[in-house]
Amino acid sequence: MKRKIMEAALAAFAAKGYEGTSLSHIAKEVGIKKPSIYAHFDSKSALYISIVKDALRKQKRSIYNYFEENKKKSLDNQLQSFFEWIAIEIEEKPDVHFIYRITYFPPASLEKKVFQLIDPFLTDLEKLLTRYIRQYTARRAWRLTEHPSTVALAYMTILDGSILELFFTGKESYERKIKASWVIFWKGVEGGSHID
Amino acid sequence: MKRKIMEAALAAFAAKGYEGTSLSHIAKEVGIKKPSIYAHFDSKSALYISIVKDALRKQKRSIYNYFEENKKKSLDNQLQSFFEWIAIEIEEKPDVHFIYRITYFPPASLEKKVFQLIDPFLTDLEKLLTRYIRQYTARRAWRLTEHPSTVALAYMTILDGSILELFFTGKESYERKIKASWVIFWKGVEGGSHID
DNA sequence: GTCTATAGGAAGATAGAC
DNA sequence: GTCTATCTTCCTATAGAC
Repeated sequence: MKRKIMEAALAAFAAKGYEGTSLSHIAKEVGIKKPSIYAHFDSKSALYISIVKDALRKQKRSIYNYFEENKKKSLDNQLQSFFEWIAIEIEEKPDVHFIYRITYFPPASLEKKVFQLIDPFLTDLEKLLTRYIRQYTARRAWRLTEHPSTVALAYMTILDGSILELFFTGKESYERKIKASWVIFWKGVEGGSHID
Repeated sequence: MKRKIMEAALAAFAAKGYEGTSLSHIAKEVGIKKPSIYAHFDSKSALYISIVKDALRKQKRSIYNYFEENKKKSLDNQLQSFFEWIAIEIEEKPDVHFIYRITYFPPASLEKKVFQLIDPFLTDLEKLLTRYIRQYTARRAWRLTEHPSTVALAYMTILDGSILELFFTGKESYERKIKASWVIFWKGVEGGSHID
């Protein structure tokens, strides 16, 4: 039951935000009465925070797994298919939508707590990507035009600037942005000197 | 008075969202009582929508002016200083914060109306930027590696992926992303064949 | 752990005096 | 146009029976 409440709450929080979501809506979605929620969580904010923790933990694992499972792909292939993979993830689960919302527009009343949870998550992601790029290029004695950390950050910027389109504007818009950004990004990273 | 209400409301909506903002808070900020708002606006949603229209109109003008006033700069100079200009804009006025919030996380109850207002705004911005890049390169018989529309869209993606950091994570984070993205973006756009 | 009942407050909105 | 007073509805949260 606790899990069902958390799943319904996450979906609602992702779509309508913290203040836009009522406990009675969540209860109705799950098929229980509102006060029953208090048997599992002390308050609305406690429910929210525990969902934040859970979503970040799960998403971190999910991304780590993706990179592990696809590490035999070429770098450009890997980075490009990640764009597709994350789009499908978003279609299937509201988790990423939720994470982006709390990253940029967290509930004002819980801003600090949320930030303390997100900050290490984002740092870890950046490190993961940097490490991946560094190991990949080192293995092949391949020099990119910029340091792996710069490449990782630029890649994440494109991802952030595109993913957000998925939530409101739609998938066509996302793919247009990815396509335009990628071709320029990759030229800038390769610098016309690929020797693979 | 109407203007003062709209200004206070925009600041509150930008920081706390539609559902997170109450009319009594806005009234207190302005120094009037809650029912007085209804002498100027029919409802909370009507107030919100008129702010959306106003903010988009003003921001469009503001960006057009910026490009007009700086059109003598070189392309890379112009695009780079826009990053700085918009960061200062955001420090001084909540308008851009507000626009990004409604673009990606509009109030669920007003989603469609808001979309109808934002969509032409974003389309216009893209056209403005595309036109600017096309005219600039044509004047100097300079060929970029990609079409102006592709360059414009990739640039906007970097902007979107970075600006959002300003709201929650902070300015250092914004500048880090801009810096990493720009160096790769510009290499990808120039393709090492600048003849200016 | 789930329910009914209810407290206690704040929200959006209206009526009507000035 | 602004106010006080008030309506109605919804919210988070608690008490207490089963």
